[in-house]
Amino acid sequence: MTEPSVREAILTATYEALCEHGYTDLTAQAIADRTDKSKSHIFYHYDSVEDLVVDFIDFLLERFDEHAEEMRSRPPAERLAAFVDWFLYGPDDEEQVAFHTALLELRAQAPYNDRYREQLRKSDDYLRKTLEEILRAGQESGDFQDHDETKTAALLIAAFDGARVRQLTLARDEYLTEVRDATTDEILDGLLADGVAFPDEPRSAGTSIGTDPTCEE
Amino acid sequence: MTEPSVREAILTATYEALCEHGYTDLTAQAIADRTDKSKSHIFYHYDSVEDLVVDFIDFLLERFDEHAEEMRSRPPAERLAAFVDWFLYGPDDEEQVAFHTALLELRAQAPYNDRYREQLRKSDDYLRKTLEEILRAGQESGDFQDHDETKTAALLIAAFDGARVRQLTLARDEYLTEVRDATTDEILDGLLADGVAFPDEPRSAGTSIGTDPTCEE
Amino acid sequence: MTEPSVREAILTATYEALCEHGYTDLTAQAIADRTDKSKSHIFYHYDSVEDLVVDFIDFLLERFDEHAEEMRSRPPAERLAAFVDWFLYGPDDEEQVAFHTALLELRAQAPYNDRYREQLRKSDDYLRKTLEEILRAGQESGDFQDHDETKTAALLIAAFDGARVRQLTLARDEYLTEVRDATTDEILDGLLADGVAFPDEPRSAGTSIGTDPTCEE
Amino acid sequence: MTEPSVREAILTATYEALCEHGYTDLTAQAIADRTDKSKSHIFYHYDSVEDLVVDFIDFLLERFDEHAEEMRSRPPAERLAAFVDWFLYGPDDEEQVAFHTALLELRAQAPYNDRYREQLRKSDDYLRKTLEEILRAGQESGDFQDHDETKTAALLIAAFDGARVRQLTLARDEYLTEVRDATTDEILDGLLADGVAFPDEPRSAGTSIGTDPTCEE
DNA sequence: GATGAATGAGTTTTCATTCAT
DNA sequence: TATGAATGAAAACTCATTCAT
Repeated sequence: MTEPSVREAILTATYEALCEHGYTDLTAQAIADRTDKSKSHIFYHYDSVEDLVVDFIDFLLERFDEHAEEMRSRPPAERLAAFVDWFLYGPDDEEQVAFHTALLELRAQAPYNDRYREQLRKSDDYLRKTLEEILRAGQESGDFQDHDETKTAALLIAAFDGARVRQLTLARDEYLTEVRDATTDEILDGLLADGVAFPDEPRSAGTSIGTDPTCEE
Repeated sequence: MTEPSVREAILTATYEALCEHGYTDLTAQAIADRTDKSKSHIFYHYDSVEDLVVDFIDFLLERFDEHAEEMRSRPPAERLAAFVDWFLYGPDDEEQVAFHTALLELRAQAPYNDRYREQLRKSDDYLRKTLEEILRAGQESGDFQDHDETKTAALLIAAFDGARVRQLTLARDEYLTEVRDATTDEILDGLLADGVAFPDEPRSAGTSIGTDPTCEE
Repeated sequence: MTEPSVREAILTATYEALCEHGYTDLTAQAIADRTDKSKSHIFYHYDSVEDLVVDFIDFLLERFDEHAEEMRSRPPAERLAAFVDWFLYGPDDEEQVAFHTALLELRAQAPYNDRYREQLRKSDDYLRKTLEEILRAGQESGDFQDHDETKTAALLIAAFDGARVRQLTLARDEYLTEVRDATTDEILDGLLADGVAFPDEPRSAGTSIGTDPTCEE
Repeated sequence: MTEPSVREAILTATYEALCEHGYTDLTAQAIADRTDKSKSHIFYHYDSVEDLVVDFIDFLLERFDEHAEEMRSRPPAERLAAFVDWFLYGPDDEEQVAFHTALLELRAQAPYNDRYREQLRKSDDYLRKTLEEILRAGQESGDFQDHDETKTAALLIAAFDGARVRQLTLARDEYLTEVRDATTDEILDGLLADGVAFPDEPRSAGTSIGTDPTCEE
């Protein structure tokens, strides 16, 4: 895998194939078809489709990382709001939905696949670390009440992920808004220090895990 | 599908095959192998594997229904505690884990499969209805504070489901306990009227969606 | 096969199944479905589907026989005209077309199946005998010119059959009219004695091989 | 399908499989068995067996075309005689018989299969065009009497095809000779201008539709 | 580097036929 | 007589992977 551009071409094609076919119907051919190279080309660069998928998750993480970095300088309340927005993305973004749908299939394979699981754990580590850091920063700055940021992070992530999973699998978009509202009322509002408020406007999420790595097209 | 015993034999074998192979590797052969009948037998009773899986979800719902019925007479706080226990079952029950793992794969197919989605929606309807009814009963009896039970139900279910999904896909059992604890602190405790408490001992879950339908074996 | 009514029910269902599915997709189930009995019922009365088909051809011959008998008393020119009409039936009769299409498939199996071939030969014997008899009767009555009726019969039957086969397989109805016209000009007109003419109006064909045995419905 | 030699190998194997098994029992396996390649190889080059058969008919047409081209320079009477000989080939050529038997099964599927029908129509167009051209050439050269060549062509083709169909399906070779004789007496002789005669010796047919494309073996 | 060709191991599904009741 | 249940044998097609060039 000398050329990064080759890797990117394959992984971008993988992203597209995942969006269009889902993980279950992800085939080497489907990936190659979204490339100007042949199917063999894929096996020249990766020993197996599994290898490719493992690398694909890394690719996703790199993207997420870049995005998270950009947010670091913002005030905690804004970062938290952005985090929520990003996770409970609007269900109108078809590509986003298609991709997360495929990603859910992939995640559902992790229990059977050590390497996928390992990758997803890296992603989980990163996600929790990011959220915990936001919560900690807010406590330190006095914007947030004191609390156990580990537990709060776990709860928020679980609730958001559960909402997304149910939205996707049941085609029930209401889970997203209900959980966002309930979370705000029951958790987030209680988290803010007196006199602090969330920014009004939800920002669009930007690049991240599950955001189209080809969004510049 | 005249004989219920035949249906049960096939669906029980389906359950076992799901636990052992997962949904992705669920084949007519794998099901038949867990039966004393041939693969053709499956197709004699079901037009396709998909049909069988759809019926399997119904089978699960019937089981869950029976279980929920039994709980109805208990006091709301106990029912709520049982609901939480059931959802955040101990990660030690290997079969339970294996089954929910397979179920997650199946759920991950629902976005591509109308019939699966429809079945899962029935399940979601039932789950939410059950939880909302518990919350409403508690408000009526004065055991719970007044609140919007629809939103609370959505939040709890999302959080629990998210915790389970992450436990399974990341092999991180801590999600279960963290979310249970955080939920208790941030949501459930605030729900109880003054002087009411949850029962101390977590009860074991009993038969339900995702509980081994063959638990008598 | 004691009851003739049982036989008739099965063979009528066979006819219908042939019209709807064709011979290649003729299954025991498809026949049973057009019956108020089960698939097993068919195997109770026939040892195999092949046996059934063999009997079905007999059934057809019986029908044809009845029809031919009725014509016997008419004048030769009229009988000949009726024969032509019957063979080159209008392509508008959908059922007729569907049935002959299936029959062609069945005939195409005869080279591989001695029993089918034997049955079809009986049919050919009967057809030729019938036509030759018409031609002989016309010669005897002076309505037709003298000629070799065996050869003429062979030519007419071949031409008519070829026209039908091509109409069916190519969906080219023109073969029917072209061959009818050409046959009339080149063969039939030359066959008539001076002063004899064919009846103007083509008669409808009536029951025969390839005519719906259920036409009374 | 880059390599013509690969295509030829597969289609030649198809021809052999058709001769040995017939169309109904033509399977991808049977074709592969007559190849030094695997069954998968077939599906690598053709998306389906149907696709392969469609291409096979094209292959036949190409062969027929080559043959017809060679005859073009001969005198009309000779070409007509060759056409008759070719169509009413001797029933002794076992392979020829086997192949036409299979071809008849395939033709019998055309009413159900648009693509087969389309291919067979191309074949019919070609056949009629060829015969009409012979008849027209004869009229122009004065070898043949004036006549409606469209109708005559339709009649001859129908009669020859009918004779062949009946020969094959009834195992009655006499249809071939009877129809040849009757055709000669009733149609062809009347077609010749005074003083013109058919060549004495029937030539063997050469390559054509229905002639063994592997005749060099 | 890149690829076209080739394949083995599966998977679903179909269906005539058998058989116990 | 009649039938529901059951099955073995086959067939089309898919796909990751290998390999010679």
